[in-house]
Amino acid sequence: MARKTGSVGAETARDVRDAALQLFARQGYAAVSMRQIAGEVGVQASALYNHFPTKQDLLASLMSSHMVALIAEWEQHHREFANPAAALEGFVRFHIRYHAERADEVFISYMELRNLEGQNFRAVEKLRQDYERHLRAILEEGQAQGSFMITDIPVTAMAIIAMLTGVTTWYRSGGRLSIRQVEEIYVTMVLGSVGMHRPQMPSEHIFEQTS
Amino acid sequence: MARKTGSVGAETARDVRDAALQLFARQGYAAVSMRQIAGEVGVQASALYNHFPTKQDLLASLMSSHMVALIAEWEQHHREFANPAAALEGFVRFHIRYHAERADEVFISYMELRNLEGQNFRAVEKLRQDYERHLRAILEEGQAQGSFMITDIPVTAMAIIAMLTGVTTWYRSGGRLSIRQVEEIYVTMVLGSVGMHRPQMPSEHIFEQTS
DNA sequence: GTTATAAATAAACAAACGTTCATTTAATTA
DNA sequence: TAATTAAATGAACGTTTGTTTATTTATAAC
Repeated sequence: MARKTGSVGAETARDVRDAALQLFARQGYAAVSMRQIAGEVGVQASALYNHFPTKQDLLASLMSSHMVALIAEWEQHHREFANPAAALEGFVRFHIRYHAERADEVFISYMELRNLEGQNFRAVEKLRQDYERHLRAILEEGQAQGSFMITDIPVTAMAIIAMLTGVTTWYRSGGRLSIRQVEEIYVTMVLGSVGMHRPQMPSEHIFEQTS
Repeated sequence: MARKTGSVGAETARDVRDAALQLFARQGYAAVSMRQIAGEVGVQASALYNHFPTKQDLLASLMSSHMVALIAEWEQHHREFANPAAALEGFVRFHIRYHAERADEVFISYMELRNLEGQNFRAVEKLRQDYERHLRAILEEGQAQGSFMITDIPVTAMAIIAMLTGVTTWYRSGGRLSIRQVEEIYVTMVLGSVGMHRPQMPSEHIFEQTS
């Protein structure tokens, strides 16, 4: 056997990325073999090298294209907000929703940074900082306007992102809470953590919302 | 060559644990070989099997003894507090300080859960839930007394722990902030996130404290 | 319709993996 | 001091690893 009928390079490449994404997320980069990925795609391991030069490049490609997409998506949203509190609320909702929809990408970008070598590491690390900078900008503006009370902006930004990203470790769609309810909980907590108190809804109200 | 002069089993076992801890934390369980651990200890790979039956057991031992120690340490502290707000503040300070002192253990217990098999996984997972339950108890009491305003206690507990544990990813002793300053920032944020506002110190005050 | 290119296979590579085994030597016990 | 046990070595085990190479076949281009 050789080339399969109906095989298109771009499609196989996509299948490889999808399979690698799932496997890396579930087992970790180092624990997944090229043969395992190939098996998932329905192809021999050597065929992967028509699409990605090395396993390392495959990981780097997954991580950086996730970060690029995340940032691009936020940059589309982030001009809509009237004031820093609304912007922070928007950021929280965006982050939670986006991350819940792409749990695998997020998990990998969080866990596998240390498996990136040299140049690949620096590129992805820079993207992470770019994303964090967007949150810092909101915090700075709210602080300057007097609506937030923040002790240390860089630390606060990291703390908020850690808190929000943690959602991916336990949230499962179809579970006890809808994404909407989760957003609501975190918006209240995050605004409170920067010293802004919104009128708290009674919990029955929240729990009756549709997702 | 064979047995080395002056070699004591308990000491080698400790060295193996220490070396494995560092390596697992830096590179991840799956990416570390038994030969690498042995090399760090100054011994052949086969000698490791005098102390741990398998690589998997070595990981499980590291993780569960960390969790046991963490819980035991908290249980020593947790009766001292006059009210839920003080208890929550105490929890935040304890968690940050303990985790900053044992960044490697914490990192492993967070990242390598998925590499634990069957029984080992269940045992460590139970310990994690035990720890979380301690925080939930504080939140429940504060909620019952009316001093906290929490929408969902289980989610809030997970959010707080994610936020606090995130400190290990960036805190380095000797950096811009002392542990004391970090504690202060997080206490303010966490209390705010459960609807309690403490009088905010001006930041110069905080930053003059000695570590 | 022929030629060039793209996408796959199958086999092989050396290296590294976790683990076992027989053996040797140091420390401990009788 | 002799016998036993504990702690190490070094070689070997069968697998598995990421990757390369030569080859085959389908698709695309001229």
